Amino acid sequence: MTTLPSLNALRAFEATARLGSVGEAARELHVTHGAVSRQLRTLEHHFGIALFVKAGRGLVLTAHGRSLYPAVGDAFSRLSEGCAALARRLDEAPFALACPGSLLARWLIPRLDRLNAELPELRLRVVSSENELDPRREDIDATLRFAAPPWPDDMAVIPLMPERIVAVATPEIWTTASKASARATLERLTLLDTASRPQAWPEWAAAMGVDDATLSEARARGRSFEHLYYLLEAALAGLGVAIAPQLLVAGELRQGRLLAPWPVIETDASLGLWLAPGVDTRRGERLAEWLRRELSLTAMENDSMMRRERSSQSRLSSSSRDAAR
Amino acid sequence: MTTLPSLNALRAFEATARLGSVGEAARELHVTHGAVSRQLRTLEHHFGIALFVKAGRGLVLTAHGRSLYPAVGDAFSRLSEGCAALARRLDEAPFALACPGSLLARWLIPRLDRLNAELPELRLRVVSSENELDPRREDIDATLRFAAPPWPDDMAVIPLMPERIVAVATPEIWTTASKASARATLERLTLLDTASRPQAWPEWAAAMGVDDATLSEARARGRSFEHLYYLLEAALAGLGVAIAPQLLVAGELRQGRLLAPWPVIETDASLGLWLAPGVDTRRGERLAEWLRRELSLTAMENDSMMRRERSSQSRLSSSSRDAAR
DNA sequence: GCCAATCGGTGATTTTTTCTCACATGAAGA
DNA sequence: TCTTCATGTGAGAAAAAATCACCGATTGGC
Repeated sequence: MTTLPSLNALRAFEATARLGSVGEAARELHVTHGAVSRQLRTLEHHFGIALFVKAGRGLVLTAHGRSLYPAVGDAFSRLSEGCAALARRLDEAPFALACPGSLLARWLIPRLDRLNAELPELRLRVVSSENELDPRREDIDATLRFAAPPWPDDMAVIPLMPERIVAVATPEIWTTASKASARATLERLTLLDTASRPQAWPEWAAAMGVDDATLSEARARGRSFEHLYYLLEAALAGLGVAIAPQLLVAGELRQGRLLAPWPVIETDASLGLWLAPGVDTRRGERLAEWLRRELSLTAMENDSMMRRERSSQSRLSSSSRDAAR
Repeated sequence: MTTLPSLNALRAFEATARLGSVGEAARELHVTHGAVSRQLRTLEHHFGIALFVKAGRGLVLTAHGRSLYPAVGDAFSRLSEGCAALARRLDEAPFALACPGSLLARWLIPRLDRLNAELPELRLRVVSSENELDPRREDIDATLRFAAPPWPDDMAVIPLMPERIVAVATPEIWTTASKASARATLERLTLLDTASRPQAWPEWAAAMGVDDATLSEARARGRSFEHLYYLLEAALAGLGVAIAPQLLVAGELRQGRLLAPWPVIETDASLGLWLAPGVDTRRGERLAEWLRRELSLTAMENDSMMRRERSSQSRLSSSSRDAAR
């Protein structure tokens, strides 16, 4: 089998033959006419013959050039057609995003219309999942999940924001509880969490400077729930203090059904977008970019809300102190 | 229209997909496996997806890779088929060589069988021509001709050897002529040449140190002939001294029908192979190489023959001097 | 008929791409 | 387990391609 000439030279030949001009071909290929001219020279040298001859200002194909063109033109049109078809398929395929149910319901669903409006070409399809769902599943392009590093290196993980957790309970609990210190609070209250994040309270305690013994004792009196949904119901029912991602309790805090007297704690986990291996990176990155923007908007809202919350709460507690006095 | 990925990356993809292995593809493309691996990476990055996934020791196409392969494989097979077909046509086409009649008859024809045997793939077809024939004619691939620079630059001229001219005449003329000096000879003899090379005698005279006046006077007494054939007939008939390319009178000198007492003169012309524009350069070069080799063989034969000639001639002249004494 | 504009070719140089080498990693088979 | 086989990758070398600036040729407008 005879060795193929330089593919770029063939492309220059194809474009020049099709457009009838070196300059036009150069424009199409986004190079200077000199570059195309050189490529043609290379190709002519490869075959040892002339493919074009000068004709006035322009060029015309020689007999040999004419005999070469059909195959080359055809080959390149197939090539570009095949590549374009793949690109189209990639673009038109729906993008399947798996998302934990609680995050879906409390944060993503309210923003889905906007997301679809702003990234229509993504054709987003959202699938509810729990954290245990395998992010490598064939039919899932990406998974939104909270997790601490290290992340598996066969998946591209795009970190979106650090996980922020917050301790929440009904206003009634806080008024009956001493708020002198976190440690004192722990000693009196019932701690609630979700089974999927047993590290939440320990991380909170570590950040707040509460010793392990106090924590263990408090948790022994507490309860774990299967899902965030049950956890929140328990907290709303006044059963104790729940630890949960800020993002997922922001609604209750805003409505005043729950209060958060202590600062939000950053854990070493991150909310990340986990792209399945072999998935279109760019679409994932577009989605990640949107999510990050939206999350930072949410964070700003939450921050200002928490500030209001805390100031009104301090007014409340000072007035209750006044009343007690 | 979406921009085409790197063509070399597509070729690497095609070869890897077809052969099922990066290593095999690298071998086929005459590069290292690292190079192929990088090209694949480039292509995957272009589309933003994985085209292959690791499977045990090797690779297998992903669904997207499988969907891309047919078009790309097809395009490359068309490309290589088209190029191979052109190469085949170039190789199988007969090569038309135009050659002046005298050179053809006296030098090339005796060597044609050998030439065809040694370069069978050339499929040589020899056409008789005179120097006036247009070497740019469509049906002529190359022309063999004597000419002095400058050569036209739209044709590739491959010089084969400098033109060597020699003054020849019958032995009888030389014995009756004074050989004391070239000048003295010119004053007594009739100078013969061909109409196509009026510069031959002046160049000879210049090389031999003969003054223009003597030359002009001698040529006024001489004659020009249309073709070398007539010129030689005239010389053989003892009409005078002919000036001709050494190559074309070698036969007569060898047979002793003509003698050349003076050295062979190199002119500034060359015997060259003139390739028509747009003609397969490599075939022309193969032919030129063969011609050069053959010409240098001929030149060696002629040299040794001329040496024998001159030594026998000097013996003759010394014996004639003896006789005259 | 001349001038300006257009078009392609080319030498020298820079920029970009590609390749290689050497080593790393992971799977398979003895 | 150890060896072999196959691919991935970082750094640097090598090769290819592109650019820039200029040239000569051609042509069409004035």
